Amino acid sequence: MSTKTKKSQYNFQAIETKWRSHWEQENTYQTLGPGNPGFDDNKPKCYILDMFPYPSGAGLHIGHPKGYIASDIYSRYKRMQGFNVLHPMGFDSFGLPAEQYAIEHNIHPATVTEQNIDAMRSQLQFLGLSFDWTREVVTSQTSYYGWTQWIFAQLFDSYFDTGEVWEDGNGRQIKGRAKPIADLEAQFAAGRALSATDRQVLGTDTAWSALTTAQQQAVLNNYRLAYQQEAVVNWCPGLGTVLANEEVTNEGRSERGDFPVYRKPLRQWTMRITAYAERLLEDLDFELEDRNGAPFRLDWPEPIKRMQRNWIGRSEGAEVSFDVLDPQSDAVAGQLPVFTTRPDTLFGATFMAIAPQHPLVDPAGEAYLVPNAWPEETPEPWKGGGDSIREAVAQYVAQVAVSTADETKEKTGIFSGIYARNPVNEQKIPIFVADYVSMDYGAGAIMAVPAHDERDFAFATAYNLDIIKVVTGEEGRVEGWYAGEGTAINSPPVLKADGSPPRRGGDNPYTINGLATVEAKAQIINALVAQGRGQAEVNYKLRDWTFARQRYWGEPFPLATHPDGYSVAVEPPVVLPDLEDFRPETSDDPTQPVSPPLHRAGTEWTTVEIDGVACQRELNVMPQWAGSCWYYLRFIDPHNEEVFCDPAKEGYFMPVDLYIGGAEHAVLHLLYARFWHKALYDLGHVSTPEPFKKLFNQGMMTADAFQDERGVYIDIREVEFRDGEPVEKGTGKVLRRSFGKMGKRYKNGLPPEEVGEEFGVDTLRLYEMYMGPLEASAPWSMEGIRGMQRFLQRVWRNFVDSDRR
RNA sequence: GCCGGGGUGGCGGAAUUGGUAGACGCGGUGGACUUAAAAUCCACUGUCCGCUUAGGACGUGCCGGUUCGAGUCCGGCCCUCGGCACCA
Repeated sequence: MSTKTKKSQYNFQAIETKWRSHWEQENTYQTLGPGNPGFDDNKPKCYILDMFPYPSGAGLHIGHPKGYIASDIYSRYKRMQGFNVLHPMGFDSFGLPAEQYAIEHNIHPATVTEQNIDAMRSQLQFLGLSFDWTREVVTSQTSYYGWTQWIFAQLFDSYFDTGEVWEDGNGRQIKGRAKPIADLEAQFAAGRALSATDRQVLGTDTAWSALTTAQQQAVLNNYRLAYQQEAVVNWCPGLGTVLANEEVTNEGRSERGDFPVYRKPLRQWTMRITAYAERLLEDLDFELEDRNGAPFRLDWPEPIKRMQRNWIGRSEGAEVSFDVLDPQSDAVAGQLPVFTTRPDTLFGATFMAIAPQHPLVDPAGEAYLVPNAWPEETPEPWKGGGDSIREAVAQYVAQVAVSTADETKEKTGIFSGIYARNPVNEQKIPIFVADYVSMDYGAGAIMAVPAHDERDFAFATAYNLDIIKVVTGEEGRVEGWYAGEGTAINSPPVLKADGSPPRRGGDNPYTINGLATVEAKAQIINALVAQGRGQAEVNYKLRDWTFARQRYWGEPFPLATHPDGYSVAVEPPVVLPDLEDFRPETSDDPTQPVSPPLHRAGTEWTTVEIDGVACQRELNVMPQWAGSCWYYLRFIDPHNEEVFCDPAKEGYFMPVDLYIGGAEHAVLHLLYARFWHKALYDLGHVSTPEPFKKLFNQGMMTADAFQDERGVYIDIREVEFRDGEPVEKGTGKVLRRSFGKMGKRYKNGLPPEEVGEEFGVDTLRLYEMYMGPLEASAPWSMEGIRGMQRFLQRVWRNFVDSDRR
């Protein structure tokens, strides 16, 4: 090749190498903020953030940078428009992915993480992305996670004052607020009465001052935003840890690793995210303001907002209290509260169903009411085949508990031998234990209205229970039940079945006949309130967030247990001890005891002296989401050793103007981060009620994948085409082609360097943007990229090279 | 089952408010340059009818509607991708 031809070639390698090193040496993309010398306060700011990656051993493939390229283009555009652009990058390095990789390759997670971060950083720099690398944060570094622990400590030291209605700095009224737990403690000391739950926890009703510290702490635990709770958790012995609901798949398996997950009661650190359910829901749509009073509304893709709304799952209805009758005497033995969204169908309630874990059928509990023998008139099918009723019920409960989380289509149940009385018509109705009722939603019990609910209908049909129609719909019934709105009838029945007048005549206070569903609901709730049998209630599907993991590679809790059994705060940072044996204790056996690896750290670490008392450190670690809940704040002030983020800088840069990342974080990261942010907002540590103003989900990169006859994926670089048939290069074996997401496990991704070196990074970047709309998924094509290369070559020849001649 | 996104050439995809459907790119065909190849450049490339030309018909998942005019608006369906799933 002659020198002349070479010169006229578009030499992307020379160009890209030159500018990469120039940008690096000059720190071209370093961003200044308040307090930095040379900072220009007159420039408007723009905070452009990417969801930071976790450093996996496989490194990045060409699908990953799609969002980074887009945010880079936007950042450069805003800089040219005169904005002070904050565009940082870091690594989410604690958590299961890094630890699983370390286990598989038998290297310490700290070593693996460091190696992987270095490799990924070079990959990102190779792509010419204009990140300010001086602001890099790594969530597994003590200088970072010390502040994660500090935020945890804020949550531990706070409670949610549900009743408080307050105005934020911009005059917006907000209901409920996180406040220092010391305030609550002071109220108790000043004579605030303990709640019923508090007294139940204590088992005593003495004055606050007369309680021991341990008793006081037991009460306060029930108010803290980070608290300990005995709850049924998702126990995954295959990973040796418990998981959040969000980390368990529909099939009842772990999102990571695909191990079976079992339900297990365990005392766990938990985040009171449910306290924020209403605000997390409202602020998806409200017009908000930043510190300067500039209005903003969350500009998020509607499907993501909808997913968050569904996840929070607000539903309005009523709590109704049914009398529970003593099986021997028929006297009122207690109350069975239920939650219903359709109080207007109370007259159609012909039986009740309670969760298998319900106290009424727990032999160890005080509320246990299952009689010694089946009531005389009990139909055979209700008995579930058992002889002794107590045995049969216990057996049923045990059997349901063993079955995994996945759904069985058939609804099953067993008669508890107990009856309840419907408050609106005084009717005696049977209480069933049923597997379609879950303990952790509503009251763990339902009133069943078979005529107007699909599940109740199926159950009533199977067990031959009464079906009474109390709503007429304009639409026809669907297979015997109708769940839509309509007009109330038979509420109460005008005439009894035999034509005689109804039992209670027309003076029934619950009468709603002829009313449309909406009015009927309101009317009957009023009546329930007047009779002291219930009230309007709102329920949420959202559960509190199980926050502890029995793993090694995570943030240790800044907590220890006092010899008297209560938790005390430990000053952060609590450094993760260097354990040689970091492996979790995994097993196939769901009954294996839970045992966090940090118990091997030795007493010099596990014991800590606080106020002269030797306390035991908390041995669990935080879940992988902890670090990503606030990294966007640390980017603003990454090297500050005094505070987690300087308020002046925070006020200048927040909120994040554009947040780009995948839709897979719609309900996990994005909900957790909003929750932490709101708690920090209440406590005065951040200036905006929401962290991310505009959210954009880039579509995923798809590609062909190839499997041999055993189903093993073959790396796409080992595949060639013969007569249009995909075959493995070495063996010539014919392969099966499938199409889907690009990923490590499908071996259908290419490292960006490989493509960049062959075609040029600018060509790669241009092609990724050219493939179609950013939000849509697009298939990678090795042919398509050539068009972009030709384009850049033409640009070079026509505009640059021609100048030289 | 419920909620949401999406169906346009051989392929990726364009078409701002209802106004020439298929921009741009890939692939394909033919040609130029070259000893040859690569690279590059030029032309053509929705389908069908028409020998060629001239021209014509059809065409945005399916059926119907509104309109002078529909990929775009309305009603009903089909397929596909994603989320949720006994939530009372």
